[in-house]
Formats: sequence, C-alpha cells, structure tokens
Amino acid sequence: MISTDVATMRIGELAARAGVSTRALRYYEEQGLLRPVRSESGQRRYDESAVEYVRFFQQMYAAGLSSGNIAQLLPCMQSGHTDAEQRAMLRTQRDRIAERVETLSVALGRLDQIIETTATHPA
Amino acid sequence: MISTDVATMRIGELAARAGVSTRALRYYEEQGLLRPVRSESGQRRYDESAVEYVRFFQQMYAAGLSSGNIAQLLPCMQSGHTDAEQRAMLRTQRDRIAERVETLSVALGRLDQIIETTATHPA
DNA sequence: GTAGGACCTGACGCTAACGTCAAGGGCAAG
DNA sequence: CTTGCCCTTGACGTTAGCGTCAGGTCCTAC
Repeated sequence: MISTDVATMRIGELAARAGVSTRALRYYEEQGLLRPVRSESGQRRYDESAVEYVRFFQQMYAAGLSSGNIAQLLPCMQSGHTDAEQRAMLRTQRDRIAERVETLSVALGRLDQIIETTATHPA
Repeated sequence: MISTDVATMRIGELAARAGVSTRALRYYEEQGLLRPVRSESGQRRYDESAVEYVRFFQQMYAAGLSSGNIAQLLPCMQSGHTDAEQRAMLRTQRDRIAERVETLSVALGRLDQIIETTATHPA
C-alpha cells in the first residue's frame, strides 16, 4: 500500500484500463461509489486504486448486487471493521450469492442433461 | 409418463402450484412458452405437466436466459433430438452459465474475504 | 489561432420480466 | 338474483445500468 498517488488519471484512461465506458464511471459516481477529485477546470481525476475499485464493482454487479449494496460494502472494506448492521448485510449478500450459485448449478445440470440426451439423437 | 391429463387446471391454481403470478403465466404465453387450451368461455386450461414446465422456466430465467432462449430450448426437450443450430445454442448457453458460476464464485470469495477480515475487528 | 480530441452536464432512450390498474364476463352459493 | 371470486383483454408503470445524443468547454498540437 505504498501509494503516493495524486489522482492524475482522467476518466478516459480509467475507462480503458478498467474495461468500462466513461458513462459507467459517471454513473458509479452518481451512485456514490467513486469520489474523484476535480481539476481546476472541473475534470475528474482518479488515482491508481480506482482501477481496482471499478473491477470490484463489476464483480459485484455481476454477482447481482445493486449499486446501493456495493455502496454499503465500501466502508467495510476501507475501514477494516464493521458494525452489526453491516455484518448482517454482508452475510445476507453472501448467502444470496451462494444460493444463486446453487440455482445456477442446478440449471447447468438441467442443460447438460438436455444436451446429453439430444446429442445421441441427431436430427 | 402415464398422463391422461385433460387440461383441467385454471390459471390461478397453476400460479399457486408453480409459485408464480398469473401475470407471469400470461406473459409466458405471450412469449410462446405455454400453449394452454381454452374453455368454451375462453378461460385458459392447463394440464399437470405445466407445473414442471413453469418451474423449468423459472430455473432458466434465474440462470439468465431470455424468453427467446427458453423458447428455443423447448423443441429440443420435447422432440428429444436437435439440429446443428440447436446444439450450438445449447452449448453457448451452457458455457455462459458455467462462466457465470465462475464469476459468482469469485465474487463469493471476495465477500467471504471481507467478512473474515472485518469480523475480527468489530466497531 | 485553430483543428480536433477528450471532457463537461443534462436528459431522454432502452430492455426485460413482470406489477398494476381498468373495465368487463362468467359462474357457483345462498 | 346478487354477492363475490376467478377469469378475460388491453395498456401503462417500474427498475437498473447504462447507451446515446445535444450543446458547450478545455487543452494540446501544429
């Protein structure tokens, strides 16, 4: 964590490096997920850590979390400690994802079953 | 498969038994997933197999398939054989889901990591 | 100084799987 | 016969994570 970043990255560069659109980055900011500093002229400046953060957001979105959920997660990560409410939320989300993995695995099995059955009976 | 069903179930009963809303059932019909027969007065009548179908739809929706995808799946299941295009589609969907399971597992690991880290440092 | 790329703030569009009225028909029980 | 529940067909509303202009500013290069 030897970070002497001075927030020098502009939105286009961050977008390219994190693999998202600039629109997405502005949206994340609207949702309170990113807090870039502003240059004199009003342009957003990000530091290196933003790249990891954005990738983390993508992972969580992909896991079905909402912007609000992710926003709640952030203080936990940054402070390194949690209150009761936050712990409850973390467990809720964790369990939700675990359940979703279960659901998807079942669906996967179903599809594999169909594939196996029909593979031996070509048209 | 000893089914002497004569399509006697009405929409409300199917909804209750399959755990979805009647609106959802009408929507599935719009999408070509269900083809209930109609009574004289125009009411939808479903047979027993509809319950399983609807649960299957739920599984596939939960897996991220669209109505169109599911509609393509149905002939495969019912006929028991597939053409080249259908097999390609099946594999595509299968791989998509598998990838999603991977993604979710990664996200799950991330969350567990956060939980573990913060659990030992209460507020 | 000027061409053009990157940036800014709105603000409307989009998609998918339904939710939710609205307005009416049908049918068994009392 | 009427109360009341279930059914019917529209059709507009919702949500979330962006896509996509529009109209204007900024900054670097030549």
